[in-house]
Amino acid sequence: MRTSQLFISTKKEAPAEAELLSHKLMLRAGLIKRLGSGLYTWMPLGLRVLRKVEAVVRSEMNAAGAQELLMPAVQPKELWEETGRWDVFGPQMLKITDRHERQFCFGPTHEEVITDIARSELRSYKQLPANFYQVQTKFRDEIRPRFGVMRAREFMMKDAYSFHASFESLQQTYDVMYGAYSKVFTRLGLQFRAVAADTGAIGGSGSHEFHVLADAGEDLLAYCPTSDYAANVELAEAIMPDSPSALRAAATQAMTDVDTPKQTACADVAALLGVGVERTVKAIALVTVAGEFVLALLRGDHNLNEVKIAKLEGMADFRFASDDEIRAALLCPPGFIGPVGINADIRVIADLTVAAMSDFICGANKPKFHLSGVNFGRDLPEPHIVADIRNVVNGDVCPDGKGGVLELCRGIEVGHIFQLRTKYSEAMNCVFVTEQNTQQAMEMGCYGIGVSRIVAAAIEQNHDAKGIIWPAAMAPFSVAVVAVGYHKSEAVKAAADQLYAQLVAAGVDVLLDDRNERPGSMFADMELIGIPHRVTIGDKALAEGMVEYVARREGEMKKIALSEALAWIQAQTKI
RNA sequence: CGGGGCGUAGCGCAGCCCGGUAGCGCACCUGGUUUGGGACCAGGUGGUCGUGAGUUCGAAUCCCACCGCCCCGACCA
Repeated sequence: MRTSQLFISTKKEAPAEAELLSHKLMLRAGLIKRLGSGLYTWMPLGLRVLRKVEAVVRSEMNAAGAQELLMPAVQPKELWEETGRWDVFGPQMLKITDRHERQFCFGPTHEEVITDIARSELRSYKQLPANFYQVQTKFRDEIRPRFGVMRAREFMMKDAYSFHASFESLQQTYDVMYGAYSKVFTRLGLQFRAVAADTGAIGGSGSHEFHVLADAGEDLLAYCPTSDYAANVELAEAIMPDSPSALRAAATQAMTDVDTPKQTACADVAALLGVGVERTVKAIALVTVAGEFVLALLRGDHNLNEVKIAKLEGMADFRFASDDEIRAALLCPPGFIGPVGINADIRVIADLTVAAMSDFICGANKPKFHLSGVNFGRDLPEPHIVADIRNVVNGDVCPDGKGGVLELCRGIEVGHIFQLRTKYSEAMNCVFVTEQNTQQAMEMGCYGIGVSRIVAAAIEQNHDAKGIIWPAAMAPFSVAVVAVGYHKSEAVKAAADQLYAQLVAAGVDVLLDDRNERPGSMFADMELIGIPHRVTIGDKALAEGMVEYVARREGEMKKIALSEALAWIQAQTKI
């Protein structure tokens, strides 16, 4: 394509709406345009990138034996009532009413629709396993859309669903899809990591997330550099070498009041006393769905893992207590609360680490006071529940027992695969006839890829001060031919047109910059847009039969003979 | 939904405190000079100042309400 034919809308300044680097660059390069909160138009140049990502995804899905179909974006309420998710999904689902007052949603996902298809089309074990996928627009009414297409409300997703006669078959396909996902992200040229994950609201058993590694990522990942262990911190287990009580040292100090007039945070109290923050214990006040007030105890430098604690008895859908609730239950304002001397019917949940501590420091349940030298069994009862309720931190022992130590990094979730088992098939009576002529619910798997999010994630990982640096597989164009003086020099025009024609004929995705612009503008545009390879044709070099080549990522200029330019570029762009 | 900030030309902003009929840079149009790293000169187009209702002789500016957007916390590809 020629730039004179391509709609290009590059900007020197990014709109004030953008915060994240990838978002700014996408706007500046004119890839996307915002219509409303979480709603983006893919402009021609951006759409080319999106299509490239889709192409890689489709090719690997097809290779993995999945078949493409396309389901409606709008889905009837009745289907969602069968699984009970019409209500469970809640406000995140965009609900629509038609002229007959019938209710629909704009699909946030398609388990219900595909299961409806499977139960009517797949009758016999002979038809299983089957794996269907689509690439489609989804809508989720996010609480807070942000970062452009990274967390948009309307977004492009590839979702696949597999159906099986047995769990073994599901596991086989799950492994195949795991491999296919790895190939997708490898082909896209992204640094990524697959991690064990929580199954969340979708339900089921096994699950892995695929993350593009980036500092701007919203997820924290724990991995072991010396083994293959990797998990989302939501899931990563904090283990101890022995039971907490066996590790606990004997008390050596008497419990004493400490005057802490302004110190409410553990780190401040520790600093005041001149001890490490790991000597302190913080109490977090929670309220269960049943209205029960609960105290969770964590070491001062640790953080509560909300996913882990929600899995404990009665703790599902807990919330943080309000200041008033804290005052009512403990007769003390937040900042000085602790587990000592509290009403005996307040349930105390201690993290494993806390249960192993002795002579610790905690809030005194008196304004402006903390306690030091506190010990379980002596100064307060043993906690009602001892469990792993914290996020792992750098340096924690790796839970796979191979002796490694965990490290943390950030990632952007771009893929998620689940073993759904029979949650949906049972709810929707999606059964098949077995070899023994019995009826059985199908085992199911589901596999998502955030196609539009990948574009933003790729930019987070591949950019510099000048703009985007596309990985080869998703670049809107592989090569930019910049003709300096196209409208002035017959020689330049002839050489540029010829090389362009040769590249097009050779099947190379080439963009000829034939605008009557100053070279600086053309270079800056091609760099901002992130085209991986650039050939510059200008009078000076051309007089010697040469053209100039620059790789976007390296930035070093090489002179090559015009006659060899085609072969040179073909060699560079071979994927 | 709670907390913070912002809505003035396509984009980035000033003007607002102290009311007097809207300005700068980029972009865009015309002419000319330029042409290897976002050119220069001259002229020009484009704004119901988010919306509505008030106060006032007069409102971008003051008051009230609403709407939208962004950032920080609870959702997920």
